[in-house]
Amino acid sequence: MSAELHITLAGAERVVAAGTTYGEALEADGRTVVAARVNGELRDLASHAADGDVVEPVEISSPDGRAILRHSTAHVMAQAVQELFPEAKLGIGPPVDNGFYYDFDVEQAFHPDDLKRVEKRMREIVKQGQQFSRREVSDDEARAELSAEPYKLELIGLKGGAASSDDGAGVEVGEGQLTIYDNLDPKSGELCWKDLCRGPHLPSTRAIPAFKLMRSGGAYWRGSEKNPQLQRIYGTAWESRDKQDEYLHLLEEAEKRDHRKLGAELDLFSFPPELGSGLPVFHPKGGIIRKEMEDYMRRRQGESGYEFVNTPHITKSQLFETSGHLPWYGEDMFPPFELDNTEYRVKPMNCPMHNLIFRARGRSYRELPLRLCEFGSVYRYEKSGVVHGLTRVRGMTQDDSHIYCTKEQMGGEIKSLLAFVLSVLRDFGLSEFYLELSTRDDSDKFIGEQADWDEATAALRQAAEESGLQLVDDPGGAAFYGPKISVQAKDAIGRTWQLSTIQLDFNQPKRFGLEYQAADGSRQTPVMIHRALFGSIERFLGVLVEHYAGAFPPWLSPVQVVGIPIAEAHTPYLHDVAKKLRERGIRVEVDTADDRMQKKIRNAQKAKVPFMLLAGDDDIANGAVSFRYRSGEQKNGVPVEDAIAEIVNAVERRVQV
RNA sequence: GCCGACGUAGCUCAAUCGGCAGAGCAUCUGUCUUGUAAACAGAAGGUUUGGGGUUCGAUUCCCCACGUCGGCUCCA
Repeated sequence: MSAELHITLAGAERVVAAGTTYGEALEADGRTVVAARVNGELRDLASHAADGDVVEPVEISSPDGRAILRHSTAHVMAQAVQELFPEAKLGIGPPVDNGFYYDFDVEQAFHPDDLKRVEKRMREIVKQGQQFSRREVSDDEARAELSAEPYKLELIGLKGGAASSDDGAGVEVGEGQLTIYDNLDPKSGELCWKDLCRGPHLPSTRAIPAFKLMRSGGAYWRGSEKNPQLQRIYGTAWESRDKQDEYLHLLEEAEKRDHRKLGAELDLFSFPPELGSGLPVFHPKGGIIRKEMEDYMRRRQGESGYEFVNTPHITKSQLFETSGHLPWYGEDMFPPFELDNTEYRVKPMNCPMHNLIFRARGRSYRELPLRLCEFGSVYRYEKSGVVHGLTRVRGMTQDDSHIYCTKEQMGGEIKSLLAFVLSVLRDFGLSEFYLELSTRDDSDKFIGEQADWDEATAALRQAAEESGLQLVDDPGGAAFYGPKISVQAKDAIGRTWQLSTIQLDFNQPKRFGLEYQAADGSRQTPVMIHRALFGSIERFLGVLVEHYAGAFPPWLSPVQVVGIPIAEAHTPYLHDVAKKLRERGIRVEVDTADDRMQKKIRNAQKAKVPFMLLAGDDDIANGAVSFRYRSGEQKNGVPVEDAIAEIVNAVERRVQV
């Protein structure tokens, strides 16, 4: 070994003595710079540099730095858990978005109080400043050292083979050399704990600036329900207390926007237990929002060449045999029932019925593209553990459309469909999108000709690329019968929701024997495109509630205007103003309750009504009203006609106020 | 479906060790009404989610069902 090493540091050539660590070379403090990126690979600061290394610092606040921080915090948690619950066997503990988790096999699931104890012990470990020390081991050494950890032994057996980043196992064992990280007491050097791990890690537990345990729950070993269930603890960790508080604040903000909570508070919908899980009812105020959404959609679809159809809620089961859904999704459908010696089903989707409409008579190429649409009620037997507010229900209304076109029309049709859905979503106040292209992989769940898939995937990709939006690939994410584009929208606090999907289907046209007569007299099979705009109206309504935190733009607000008299004597005047507003199609109420004016303002404010119109002696004398907006701002003495114009204008332009 | 926590008035939440089930808001009734987030008083409201068990006695302990919440798996 030569006494000098030539390395590249931050783009500049440097000569350092042999035995220099990356930490020394980078002059890292171990707090802000917590690791090194060496020739593209992340390494511990304590690792020794080699000749020719290209070394860059990894800051704790960078994405890689945060991942290292979180992974190290996961180790601290696992150590604390094993100290408090010595029988706990280790699963895996990778960093994830905004935090980390670690899975444990324990007799008894963790109780929320247990988490407090674990967190307390973790703080002690962090304070103690244990050092993370890397050590290479052979497979056999690792097996010997970890003989009490059956799951780790399983991972060693999987090393480099089946271990994939999908189930997080890659964090523990990499491709080549196995490594164990020892946690050492900084004073005595005594071994406190150790774990099989690829690393890298922070230099010391003291470099963990902020963390918090969040929740626990069951999780299948290596992500398969066929495997035993372990207990997972989730935590979060950040480069500073401020960043952590910011994150926790975001979670609080999300909680305030929870559509289940706001739906009850604003009297929009409920889930009566008498009906059963996942079956919502819409109250009058929620009904108005739905109606506005549906009216708007009917208009837009009418303008865009869609034709409205209606189909029943139940059908002979045979229809879903024909469509091919039964073998794939039969378990997710409500069970069959028998009528007149025939088995019937409640429909989980509308497309087979639309196919029957297409097939009801001979079709000409001149009719294509044929765009059928319907607000179709469908019922799916969602498993009990997944039902969730309006976003995962058992009964819902799809704003569903099926487009039948020729192969030649497919590209143009997809492109215009994408433009259509984006334009609609923008009208609902969503403005940030990205697209996801879900394609087949080599799994055997996909059916159909590879050539069809290729052609359709290319058409989808082209339309997606032409939209100019960011496109994320999702290999293997397609439905069994065809690829799809889904539109992901960001809401007001940056969360993304999967909304519209545009999906190609080569399966059903064949299974239903759909055909049209081409110009040359030949019979051809049409291409079928599924298009759901909102996913479901229920779900989209839920998304809108969260996006707007219940404060809908005026056009969607259940009550657009509340008239508030300063005193009882001013009520008739406001009734008169309300009548004029009603004539312009505005949803207006006058609060004639026995409350004080201040209380009425409070009530309207809590109901998130966009416009409050107050009237007292001064206003009446001037033929005016006074606005109070949701912001608390006011505008006094506005002539009634101007006030009406302002409100009508805001509704018509679909703006937020 | 699986793992766990939880379920008290319409809502938010109390009720000591197993010993008379309570408050605020909302509701109803009455009194009172003048300028931008809560007038005052009274009344009513409960098979403590449902069923079973233990006990002299169950909101409280045990079992089952239903529902909600969190997590996993799934999501045409």
